[in-house]
Parts: sequence; structure tokens; C-alpha cells
Amino acid sequence: MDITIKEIAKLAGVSITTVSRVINNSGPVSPKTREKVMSVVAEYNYIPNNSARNLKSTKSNSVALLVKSIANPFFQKMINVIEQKVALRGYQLFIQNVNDMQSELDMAIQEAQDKNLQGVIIMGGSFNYSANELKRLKIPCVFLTVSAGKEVPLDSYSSIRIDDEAEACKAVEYLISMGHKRIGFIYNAPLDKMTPNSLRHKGYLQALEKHKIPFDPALVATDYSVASGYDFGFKMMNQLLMKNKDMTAVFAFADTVAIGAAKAVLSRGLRIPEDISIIGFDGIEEAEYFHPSLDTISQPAEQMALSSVELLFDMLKDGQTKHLIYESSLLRRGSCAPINN
Amino acid sequence: MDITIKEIAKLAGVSITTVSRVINNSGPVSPKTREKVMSVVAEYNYIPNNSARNLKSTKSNSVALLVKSIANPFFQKMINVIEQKVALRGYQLFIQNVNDMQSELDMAIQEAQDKNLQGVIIMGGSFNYSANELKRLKIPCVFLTVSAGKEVPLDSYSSIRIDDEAEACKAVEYLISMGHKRIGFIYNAPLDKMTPNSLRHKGYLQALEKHKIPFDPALVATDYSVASGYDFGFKMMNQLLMKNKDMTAVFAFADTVAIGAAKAVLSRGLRIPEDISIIGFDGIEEAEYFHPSLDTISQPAEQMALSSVELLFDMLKDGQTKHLIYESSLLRRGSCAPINN
DNA sequence: TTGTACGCGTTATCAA
DNA sequence: TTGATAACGCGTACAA
Repeated sequence: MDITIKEIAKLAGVSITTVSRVINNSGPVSPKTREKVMSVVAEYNYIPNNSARNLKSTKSNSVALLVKSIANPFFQKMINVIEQKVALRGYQLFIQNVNDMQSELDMAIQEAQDKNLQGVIIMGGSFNYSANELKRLKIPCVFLTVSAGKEVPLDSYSSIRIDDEAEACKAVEYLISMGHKRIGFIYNAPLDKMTPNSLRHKGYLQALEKHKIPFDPALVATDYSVASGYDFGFKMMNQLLMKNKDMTAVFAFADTVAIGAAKAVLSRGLRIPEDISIIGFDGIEEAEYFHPSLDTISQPAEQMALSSVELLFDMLKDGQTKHLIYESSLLRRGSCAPINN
Repeated sequence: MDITIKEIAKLAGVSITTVSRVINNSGPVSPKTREKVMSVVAEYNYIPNNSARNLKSTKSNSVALLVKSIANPFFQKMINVIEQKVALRGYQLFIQNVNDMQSELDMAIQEAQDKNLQGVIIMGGSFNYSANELKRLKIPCVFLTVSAGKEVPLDSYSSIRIDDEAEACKAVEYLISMGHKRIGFIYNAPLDKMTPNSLRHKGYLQALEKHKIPFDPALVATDYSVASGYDFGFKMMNQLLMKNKDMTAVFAFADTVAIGAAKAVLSRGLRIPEDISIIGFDGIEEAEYFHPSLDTISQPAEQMALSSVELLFDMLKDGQTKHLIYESSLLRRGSCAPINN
């Protein structure tokens, strides 16, 4: 085992209380005692044991950020912002990945207990949390990019998201406004849960309906069995192109997928946007650096991340919850063009 | 505070020992006692406190993966592999991001103590670890993509990496073999530390020297003050293009940077590879899905990740250390072409 | 098969 | 300005 506070105390010829005071700057210690202790601490590379600390103390100035699929590029920039803002408040931030198999809420509950967290931000996930589970998480919680779902009382959490359905609808209407009627859609969402992706699907359908464009299942590509990403977009787009010779535009539910789709188009010798218009969703850097840069529905990621921290500390302060729905912006960068025939 | 083992014991009408036995499957418990305890545990959503558990220093079957800059796309796929392989061994894996300001080794030491880790994999970072610090980390440690540096005894850690210098040299020689002589280089490495990136810089110089191509500082773009990424590559490439009208090829030290650079080329209406050949390094998915797909020096990421887990468990088993240097492969995908004038 | 009691490393409450 | 000492929640000898 490593060196403990007890041994440091003995080596410095003081009590453990004094050592504790020195390392935590709590309570009064005479300068020369402090110095003595410090030197011993340095000499033996003493590091306090956090488990013991958490066990004893009830307040640690720390919050956690749980990210459902940290590999998601869209989340990356939000993570950076949150990291900075939390640090600015003098709090420590624990960043944890939550994989597909794990329950983010369960992890939050566990971590909250282990680390005496003051609050949690949960990024990604679904809209299906139970009021009961959320109640077990006794600390303030902010959902980022989703809300907790209908059954959960609004005053038990805060949330920040966009209106995925409306924004997706906007994307498709943008294509429609350019004369497109045969509009493909690529998406991937679990069947059993409500996620932002499911809402984007709804948005696609809504736009078609609104503009009296008949829905054609052949124009929709999806595959629950695989993870979405570049290759997913690539494969799905190839399917769409094979099946629909008259398709003139495609809406991909995420930028990564849009990139894969765009690659499929270009690889076949087709042109963007002359032959196929493509629009994505999220607003990640990769879509901008693709060539041609892809049009997209861009979420105000930095702003959302920033707000998540603010809402969390609002809750910490006076328990006030808030539910923000941000506007996304349609970025026209040239991957969509009016239909030309 | 949350419910504790003591309260569960009381509610179930048994001792805490029995509860402990039930939840850990240690020691004998009669079926009906077990059932009784389980039901109380379930009813009250009891979750054992990990801090308290760790305090008892009962070797928890867990290892940690510390990632220097988890946002790095190249690391992402390795993380997935490691996650799976560790799980297969029945160990729990803690994944931790280490940002630029933090010392990965210090974090490892801290975590090892707090969580009773059995071992650590450190991904990324530099070649400058001190033997002393490594000694303070008393558990097996595997460095992935770097080694610990010259002063550290080889039997105190394991490592897996590639020969960055030789591979970078290979990339440049590939360009040279196609007749290129005015070859730009974009890179970014801290001045005070030895990193894979510094080695790639060396490789660039080495290739030039080997083929008697005069070194021209105007062909090298770097900027220590910013983080490297797409935008970095974009900016640096624009600088290079402005300064060197006769440049025919560029080697970017990382694929992300190569993508930004390629975007700069295409944005100016130049063609790849007809006007400028571009080659990157790492072998990330993004480079493949860029259009045109970018040539690159591809590291065997999955294999390296897999080996890192194996080496860690080798060390756990019998203390054997090993130092592997993998071969990278040159992926020719069409972003480089023979010079044509 | 079950329970009692101690200690893990730390902080906090007293009293000196 | 210092120092005993009691918790914190849990696992585990050792007893029963």
C-alpha cells in the first residue's frame, strides 16, 4: 500500500489532524509546522486517498459529465466547453463514457454516491427516463440534447435540447423548396426508445405530408443492427442509389452519416449537388471540411454546452429547473441545389 | 445519504456480513436467507459504496486506460478494442481522459491508489517519463503509441508503438519516388518534449537528407500555439501554398491535419493529386471517407490495442515486460501521383 | 450457516 | 495552535 496520512504524521512528528489541516488548508497551523509537514509530504510523494476522502466527507466540489457514446464527434466540442466552464466555477469535472449497454442514469446514481457529486450533466441518450429512477438520483441533473420524457415532472431536472422534429422538418422543407420531390432519408434509431433520431424521422415524414409528397418506403434506408457512422452512411446511400434512380436529394439524420453518403455519391462518379443534393444534421467540423462542404442543420453546440453548466449551477444554488429548446441554423454550404430537370 | 449495508441488514433481519456475502457471492448463505436479502436489496435499490469498498483494498479486478486527448479520432477505435478485450478477461475498465495540462503518470498514480487498480494502459503522451515517477506507480503499466524514454529501465514497463521516424521517412520517400522534390511538411509538436510527432518531423528531415534534397524551411509549417486538427491543417496548408508556388506535394503528420490541408487545396480550385499530392499519417476513417480518399501511413490500430491488453495481462501474470514495434502500412488511395512537369 | 468486531485512510468534532 | 478520537460504509478474520 501507499504511504498514508498516518505515516506522514509520524515522520513529521505531528498528529494526523495537523497533516490534514496542512494538505487541505483547513484550520490554523503554525508556519513552521506547515513547512515541516509540507517537506515530508513532498519527500515521500504523499497523495491523499480519494476513496477515504469521499467516504468521510459529504461535500466534494465535483460534478460529472456522462456521455452516451463519447466517440460521437458532435459531443466532442461540447465536452470541451463544459470542461472549461466547470473549471471556471472551481469545480472538478469527471467525464465518463456510457456505452450502449449501460444505463446512464444508473451510472449517475452510482457515481454520485461514490464520489459525492454535487450534480450531473447527462449528454445524449433517450427520452425515456423513469420518474422513479430520477428520484433515486438525489442530486441536480441536467439533460443535454434530450429531455427526460413525458412522465417525469419538469421540476425534477433541467434540460437543453433542440426541437429535433421541427429542425428535421426544416431540412426536408429546404430540399422541397428547391423543387426536390424524390427525397431519400437515412437514419438509425432503436425501436424501443425515443431518441433525437426518432424525432428526426418524424420530422422527415411531417415535411412530406405537409407538402403532399407521397411517402415512399424505398426512399428510407435504415438498419438497426449496426452502429451509425461513416460506413453506415456509405452503405445506406449505395442502397438508396441502387433502388431509386430518380432520387435527387438525401437527408441524413447525422453529419457523420451524411459524409459517408456523400462519399458514396462521389465514388460512383456522381456529383454533389448537381446530381444529388445532400443535407446532414448536427453541424460537426467534419462536414465543413468535407469537399464539397455539406449543408446541415447546425446545433448551437457551444451555447448549449455553456447553458448546461449554467443550468446545473442554477439548480445547485436554488433548485430552480429550466428547460431550454434552442434554435438550430440551416447552414447552406453548397451541397444542395435546385433540381434541374 | 444513501441506504447502507447496515440498514439493509437490519431490514432483512440479518447481519451485515450476510448481506456482504450475498452481494459479493462470497461465503456460504442459505438459499432462503439469500433470497430475503436480495429482495430487500432490490426493494430499496441498494448500491454498495465503491469508496468504502476500495478502502478495504480488496483487489478489485479493474484496470484503467488513460488517454491523452480522447478527442483524437485515431484513439477512438483503439479504445473500443481495449474496452472489449478487457471485459473479456472479466476485468472492469476505467477510461479516463487526460488533458494537455495534466500529467498522465500522476493521474495513473492517483487512480491506482483510489481504485486499487491492477494495471494501467497509457495511450498517447510523450517519451519523457522519469524512472522515478514510474517507480511510484507500483502497478503494471503499458504505454501505447509511445515508450517511456531512454532513462527508464525496460523491465519496468511494456510498450507498443510504431517507428514513427522510419514510417514518416517512408511517407516522404514515397513522394520522392514519384518525382517530388518540393515537398511541404505540416506538423505540430511541443518544443520541450519528445513525442511521436517530433519523430515524424525527424523522419521528414531524414528522407530529404537521404535523397539529397535540400531542406527548405519555407516548406515547413508549424505553430506550437494552437491545437492541431482540421483547421490547423487548413491554415498551415494555405500558408504553404502562398509561400511556395512550386510545391508539388505535402506530408501532414496526422490524418486530421491532412484533411484540413486537402480541403485548403480543393477550396482554392486546385486538384488532388494532379496539382498537389497529399499524404497523411495514422489511418483514421475520416481520411478514407474524404474525397478523394487520402493516402496515409496506417498504423495497425486494432492490433496494437489488442496487444496492449495482452501485454498488460502478461505483466499481471508473471511480471514479464515486452516492447513491441509494429509496422505501419502505406495506403495508396489516390491522393498522391507522380509529378507531371 | 451466521454474527461480532476491527480496520481501511480520511475528515471533523471536540477538548486541551 | 495542536491532538485524540469518533465516524464514513464496507469486507473479513474469528467466533459462535
